[in-house]
Amino acid sequence: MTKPPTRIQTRNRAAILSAGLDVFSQFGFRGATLDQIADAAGLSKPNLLYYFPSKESIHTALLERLLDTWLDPLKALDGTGDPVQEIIAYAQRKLTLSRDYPRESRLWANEILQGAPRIEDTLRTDLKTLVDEKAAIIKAWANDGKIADVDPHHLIFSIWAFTQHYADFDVQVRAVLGEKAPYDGASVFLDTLYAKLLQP
Amino acid sequence: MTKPPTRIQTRNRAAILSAGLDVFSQFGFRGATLDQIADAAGLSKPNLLYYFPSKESIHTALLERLLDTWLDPLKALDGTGDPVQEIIAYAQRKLTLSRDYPRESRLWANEILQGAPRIEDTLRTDLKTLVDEKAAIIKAWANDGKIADVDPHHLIFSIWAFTQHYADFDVQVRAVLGEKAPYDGASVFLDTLYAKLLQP
DNA sequence: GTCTATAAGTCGATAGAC
DNA sequence: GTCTATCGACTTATAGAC
Repeated sequence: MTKPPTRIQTRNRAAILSAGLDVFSQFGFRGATLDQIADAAGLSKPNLLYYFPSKESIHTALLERLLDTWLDPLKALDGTGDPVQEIIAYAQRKLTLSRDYPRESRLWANEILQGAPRIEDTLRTDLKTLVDEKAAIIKAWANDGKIADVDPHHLIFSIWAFTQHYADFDVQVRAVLGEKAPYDGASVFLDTLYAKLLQP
Repeated sequence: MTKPPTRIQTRNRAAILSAGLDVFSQFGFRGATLDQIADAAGLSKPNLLYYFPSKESIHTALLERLLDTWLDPLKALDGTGDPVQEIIAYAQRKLTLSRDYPRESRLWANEILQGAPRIEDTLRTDLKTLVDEKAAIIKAWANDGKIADVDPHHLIFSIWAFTQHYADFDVQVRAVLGEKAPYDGASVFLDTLYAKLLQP
């Protein structure tokens, strides 16, 4: 029988994961240190290693938790809905995710940039399957003349690229925009971009 | 008087910069080690430090060299040319850059992801100035009715995001596409995307 | 707190090019 | 023979883990 976690365990595990997200998303796996994470979590390093047996295990826990969050917006793309609206709504969901979970976006970006050593298999299986499935839906819409005929894979890449840019390149976006807030303008632009692109 | 570099110096400095690009672009500044770089350059660590006084100095040299390469395509955007063609040509130049210099793109991405500690000032000055200047040109085109009226800053962001995605997220792109080559499809998609968006 | 590995950077000595 | 280039061994600090 596994014992239910105590309140202290629940709190500390959550603190470690949040601290790990802070540090891993900024420095990548190799650049992050347990000292930084322990510090950010308000725990001693030995205490941190009482909850997670290794640096790797914290990172893995974060990536696993992230995967669902990250794929959910695409899973929700509905083949029976209005084509243009469905795609734009997906892109807007993704932009909201970037705004509300920028650390998660950067964790993902770091992992991919470094060659995705820990999730390459998942990319080739789960992610590819999901994307191919949704790409088929988009292709069918194009064939029915409901949207313009564009390559569905590159359409999806463009949505990922554009929306995640605002989280991953946040510093650069803000440096260029100055005082102007990024996300309102991005949302309007995104609407226009895909409405015009997809118009049959 | 500074002496001209010997052939050995030229060769070794080039080897170190190339090796540094390999390692920094994959692991980020903190994740990279001098041993890795020395190994990749075919030199001993002391010998490497004979040419560059520190890890930091290699990284700085790479970023400085990169900056021009990175901004040149935007500088070439010509206010007297045909508006739609100019913008699409800029995007295509940027895509070519991603294809031919993926390590440079990832070095940049790593630096920004980590909060751009070494280039934040450059972003706020040189980059912002350049972008604002080109954004003004694009805005003027829109006011003259030569292109559709879209936010020029977000237009530029979208070009950066989409084109750099193929270098920075290379592993993910290839995992999803399988055997299909990325860049041909990306180039076609990009043409369609901006032609439709900018059509007045 | 301790242990062990690995990191960045130094030093002194020497091999090799011109 | 002198200056350039190289390297093994070392120091100090910091890393992950117990």
